[in-house]
Amino acid sequence: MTLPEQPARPRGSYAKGVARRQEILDRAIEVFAQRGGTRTSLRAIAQEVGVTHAALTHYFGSLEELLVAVYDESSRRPGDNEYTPGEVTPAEMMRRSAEENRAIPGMVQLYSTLNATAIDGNHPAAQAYVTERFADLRARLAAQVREQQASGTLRADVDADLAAALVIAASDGLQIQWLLDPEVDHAAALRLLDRLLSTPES
Amino acid sequence: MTLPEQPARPRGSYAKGVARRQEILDRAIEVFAQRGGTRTSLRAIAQEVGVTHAALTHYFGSLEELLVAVYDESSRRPGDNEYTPGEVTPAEMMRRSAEENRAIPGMVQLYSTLNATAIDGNHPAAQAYVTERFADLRARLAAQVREQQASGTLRADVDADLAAALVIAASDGLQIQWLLDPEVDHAAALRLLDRLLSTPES
DNA sequence: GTCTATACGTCGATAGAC
DNA sequence: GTCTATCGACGTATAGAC
Repeated sequence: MTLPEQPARPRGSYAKGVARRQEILDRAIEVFAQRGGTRTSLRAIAQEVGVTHAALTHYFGSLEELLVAVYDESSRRPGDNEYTPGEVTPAEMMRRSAEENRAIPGMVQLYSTLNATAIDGNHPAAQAYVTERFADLRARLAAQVREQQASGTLRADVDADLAAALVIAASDGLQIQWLLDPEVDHAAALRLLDRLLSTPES
Repeated sequence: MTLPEQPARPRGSYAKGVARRQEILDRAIEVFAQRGGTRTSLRAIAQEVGVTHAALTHYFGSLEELLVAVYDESSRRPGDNEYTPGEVTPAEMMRRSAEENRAIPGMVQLYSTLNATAIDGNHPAAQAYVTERFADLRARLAAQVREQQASGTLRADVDADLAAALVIAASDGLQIQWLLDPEVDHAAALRLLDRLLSTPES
């Protein structure tokens, strides 16, 4: 739900040009979706969006903030399946989310780029966003693990927080391997992890 | 082992300035180790190494190839524990390797940067290196999994190749989460995965 | 308030002098 | 074999047109 009061605010800004900003963001998302994460300079994006590169910095402040906005918006959009019902297993939830991202060509690259940007210091906005996203995701998955441990679906002898971090890490890492070598079966490996985490059929 | 005949060859080059190249590479490794992966422009590295940036491109061709050379050399160096004995479990092997990398400050960032570089297309040298490294690692781990399945240490009902990809992915993904939030326990999560993969104590 | 034009410093890469 | 000089492109910052 994330609070119903939230029309279309730019996140941190004091409402600059809300409508126009959204318009530009929509175009930028299309651009990122079509081309891969490759060749994404501020100027190239601006040209395809149809504005000057200075207009982008006007609305987004910097390239890293634009990347964050594009990823955030387009990851929030597709199925609105944040807060999925608790019946699916944790790895299955990551699998579905990753599958949606993989349907959009540039998305996985954008995600990896964003992670690398966040990692290397000197990019506080990206770092804050990615760090918070990981923390949220871990908390949500851990809660789900605890639920399903209580209902007997998942093994009770695993630490929920560790399992949450493990499932996220597995999904992210498998996506990278899959990008470099499509023979790596992201879905099958996550299904394996799910099976390892579930209670033995005894 | 990787063939004993290999004195110090630059990898793909036709022997430009072998000794001098190695000298520069050694210095570059120290530089990467000390500072984080941050602030690593070709010119900055050159300045600290004590040459001009043109000299670096002379020996390494491009920045991406320098990154590959630095990572390759310094990951091969520390414990020479490629091809570890088969007694340790797969996740334990990744855990040890990651621990060594984490002891060198800039190493984890360099690894992530390299992965991102390989992913985004337009960097064929990095892509080829990382792709091959993943394939090698998967093959080695999968063989190890099969061994330990035969000896009864690991569960026999998991696909060895999937398990190998899963363990590598988990280790890589956990390192990223750990970099952004040191509370994420890389070693503990890998130990959990190891336990999930091992045969039930029945 | 929106956006363009423009300039600044730095980047990776290359050509040619020495 | 290494450096100087130079290139086009990059992200960012600012001044001012509308």
